[in-house]
Amino acid sequence: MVAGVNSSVGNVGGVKIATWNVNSLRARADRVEAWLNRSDVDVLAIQETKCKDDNFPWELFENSGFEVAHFGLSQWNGVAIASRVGLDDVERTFPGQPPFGKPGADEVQEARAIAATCGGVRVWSLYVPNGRALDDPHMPYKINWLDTLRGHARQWITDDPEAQIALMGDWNIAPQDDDVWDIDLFVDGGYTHVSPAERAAFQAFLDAGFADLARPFTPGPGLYTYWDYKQLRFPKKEGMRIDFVLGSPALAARATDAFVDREERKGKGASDHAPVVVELSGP
DNA sequence: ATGTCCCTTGGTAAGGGA
Repeated sequence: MVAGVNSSVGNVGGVKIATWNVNSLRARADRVEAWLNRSDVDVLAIQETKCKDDNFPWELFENSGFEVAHFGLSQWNGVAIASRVGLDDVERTFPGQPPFGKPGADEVQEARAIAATCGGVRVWSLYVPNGRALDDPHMPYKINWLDTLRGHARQWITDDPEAQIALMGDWNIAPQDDDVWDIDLFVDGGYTHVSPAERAAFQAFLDAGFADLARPFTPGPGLYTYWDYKQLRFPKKEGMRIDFVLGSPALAARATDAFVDREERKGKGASDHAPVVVELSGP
């Protein structure tokens, strides 16, 4: 599906890209529209739309001058890409994307990955499986899902070292100890997001040649992208850095600035995630 | 400072997911 394009706006010579887990696009519609209209982003990768196409708020994007592509199969998950610099070659799921399955039940494909070419950048909006618990069947699903994606990602830049690729979304992994507010609590408590297997799955993307485009401009400690609704995590500054923009080598060379829009986590009706914005110079 | 919040359903409270 495609909405209107506003070619009179844009970041001259460069592109501003962002990722944001909105935790229901319908519940967040007013905030998302307001943010699109004030953030000056050219491309927004959205996770957790929590809807199907038939109740997706297409008008929101049209009103804001964005084209949008959506992949939603149920009330869970759901990913989208909005762009005002073109939206071509839309792809839903990556090749061989593992479905979730457990013994005795049918396998289920989930709406966790969508891609489009926007302003010359191959953009992926990714909602990595949560994992739920270290001993839950969703944990090997999470690792396998990431391993499969990473295999493709490495091949893409092997085949074309100049490829402009952004893998962005909610990775549901805190790669470094400073990416959570209390690493001892997480490790001693056997929490997900910080286990060696999860961190290895994330590190494999870096080893393959992708780079975290935001971290150099958003140093920790205490720099987070997500704060649980429960237990006053946001006002207590107890968050997690789990949303990332990973860039291919050619894209990483263009990153000039980045920030986490922490203001968007404030106030009534906020998502539990904040947008992560990366500015790219012209190619 | 939201001491959760969002989704759905033969619903109007309860279960599931994060």
